[in-house]
Amino acid sequence: MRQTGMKVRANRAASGRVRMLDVAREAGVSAQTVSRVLRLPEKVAEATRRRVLGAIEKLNYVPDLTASYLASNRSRVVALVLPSVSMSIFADTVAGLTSSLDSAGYQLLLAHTDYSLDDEEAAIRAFLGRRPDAMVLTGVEHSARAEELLRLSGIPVVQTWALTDNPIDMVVGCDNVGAGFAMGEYFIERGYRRLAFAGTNTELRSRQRLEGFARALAGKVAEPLVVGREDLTRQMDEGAAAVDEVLRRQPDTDAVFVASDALAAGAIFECRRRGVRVPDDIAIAGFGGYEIARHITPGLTTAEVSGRRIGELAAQLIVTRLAGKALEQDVVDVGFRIVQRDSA
Amino acid sequence: MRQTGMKVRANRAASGRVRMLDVAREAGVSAQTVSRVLRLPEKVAEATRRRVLGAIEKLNYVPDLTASYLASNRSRVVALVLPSVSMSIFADTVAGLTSSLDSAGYQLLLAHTDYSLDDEEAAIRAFLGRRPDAMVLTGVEHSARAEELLRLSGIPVVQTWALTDNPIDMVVGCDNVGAGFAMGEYFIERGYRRLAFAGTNTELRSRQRLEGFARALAGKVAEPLVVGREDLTRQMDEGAAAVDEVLRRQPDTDAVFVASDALAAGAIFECRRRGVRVPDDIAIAGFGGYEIARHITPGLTTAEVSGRRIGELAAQLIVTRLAGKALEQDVVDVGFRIVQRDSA
DNA sequence: ATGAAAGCGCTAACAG
DNA sequence: CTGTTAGCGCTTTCAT
Repeated sequence: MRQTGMKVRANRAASGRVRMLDVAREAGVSAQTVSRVLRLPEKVAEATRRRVLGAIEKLNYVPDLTASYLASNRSRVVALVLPSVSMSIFADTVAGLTSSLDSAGYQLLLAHTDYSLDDEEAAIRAFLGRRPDAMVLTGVEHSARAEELLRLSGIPVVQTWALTDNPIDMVVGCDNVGAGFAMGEYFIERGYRRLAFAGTNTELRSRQRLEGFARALAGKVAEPLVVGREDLTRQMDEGAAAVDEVLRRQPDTDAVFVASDALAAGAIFECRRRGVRVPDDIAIAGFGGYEIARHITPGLTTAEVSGRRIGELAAQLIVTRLAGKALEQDVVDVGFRIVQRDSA
Repeated sequence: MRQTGMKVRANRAASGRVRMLDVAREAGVSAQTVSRVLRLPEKVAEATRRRVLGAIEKLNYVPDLTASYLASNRSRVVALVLPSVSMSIFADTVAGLTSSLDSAGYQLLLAHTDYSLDDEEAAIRAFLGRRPDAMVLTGVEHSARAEELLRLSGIPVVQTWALTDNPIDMVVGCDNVGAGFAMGEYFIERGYRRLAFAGTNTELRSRQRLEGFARALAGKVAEPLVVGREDLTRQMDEGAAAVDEVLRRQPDTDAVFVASDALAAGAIFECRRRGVRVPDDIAIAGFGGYEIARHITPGLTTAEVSGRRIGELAAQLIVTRLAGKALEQDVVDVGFRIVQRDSA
């Protein structure tokens, strides 16, 4: 029996995988000392440490963090669930998270859901199986099951890009209803009267922007025409299709609030293609503050939100919480800003 | 001693973490049977299986895949290293990878490097610590150390978006030199004589496109002016800055090949802003086939590459290899296509 | 400052 | 079809 065990070991070693014990033998110390060199180097004598580091280098040892987690119950991993990897706005959030988390020694793992709550639940479940120390989600809408799993997991959870009174744990985001409302007021102040909203049916954040938008118009002008899109893989195509639908169903529309800058850019491009002038024939405003909003002609009026700041704050909450410290607040509103350009 | 062990166990269970053994007890079976229900359900009697699944559901059990890996030596994880999460062209690759990998039961983990080889090495090292079953890299340029670690790890590695004669393991990509050459010929055929190239200094793929481009011009027209950018976080800003530099240093330039569509879009926007007509005053062509190439005015002439296909093929190579089957070829060229639009 | 023993949650191998 | 045993590579705890 022992014998068999030994043989398996020998085979493994021969197959190329270097274990902590191999490093220990090379350095003439115990595995324990190697472990200490890796985690608490100051607790090891200078000379020993140097020998161990030399052995690590020589053998190209890569510690198995999976085993490390199992023994220590800390994975040093933060999991991030994103709707899509292609949206530049989320890229800022990722950058903010990464820079703050890196310095604290955490690794960021990403999954994407293609804007499907079912896919999100699957991603969350898969992630929980990897035992991350914390999880960051996009939005505040999740399957009941996903929320339950998250709560039971006991790890810190940060929901982002929206706000809610009933967070799973912590929230860093902006007031989407408020942003929609502000954009509605903005249009009305400027005399637009025949309005439309173009967004996605599947995203709560988009629907919240509509809610605020409609509320701002209520009692002042007619209800906005609402055009909803499902597929978000080709954002500009969808934006073009949305403005097409608006123009067809309500030809006298004088302004459209589009729920994301990428869609809005697609809408502006489509208008140019068909000779519809922006903002003279139709005004267009977006949401997000993507790079393209500054570059496109006409410049895109938009409700700007700092994705970077969301990422940084989320990281900060997580690091604080994992350090066992108390939080000043569980819900952080990063705000938004209506940036006026030529499109509306 | 035993006593202590038991106490720890009890505490853990009380603290909320559900283990396989808890499920087993709830269902009145052994842990092994629970494990089988999870991995080989057809090997378990219908009634037993149902009881076990019921217990899993009831206790909200989430299997610890970390421990599973440790015991089975298979993590069911494929790691993907991307330069940036915001580039829509990589999004297609991710989508292609995900759809093929999901169905084979693999989970995709992502890291990003911000176009830094050092960051890439760090990401690879961190990933290897999580013991993925395979790894997908972007490009064929890596630190010597990173390549060595990858080779020693023994896992399947796919390099993407470029080709090389000396792959770490497998490659799925396109001929960047060839694409640059084709674009050079395209410009020359159309009578452009004063050319420029705008790309990134840090990306080998960009430099390869330049290499082919310059080769196509050699002996026919003057050498192209080369403008290099370093920072890639704000692609459109960089594209605008690049065209600005071209116009300043070589005012009579009649055509620019820009190494990526996002940069090229930024260049076109900048031209519009300053009243430079595209293509009349200056022609612009890009690389990639991003969504914006079809939408922007004028439409962007570009060397189109199917990012989706790269992802799908990479997944296919990995799945085949992990199934222990032999590969028909280790190097796959997905090709490119010059798509003519109005910008050049 | 260093080492030895025990165990983290799971699966492989074998037995029945 | 189901259970038992041993061990994956690491860290914790305790001892020296």
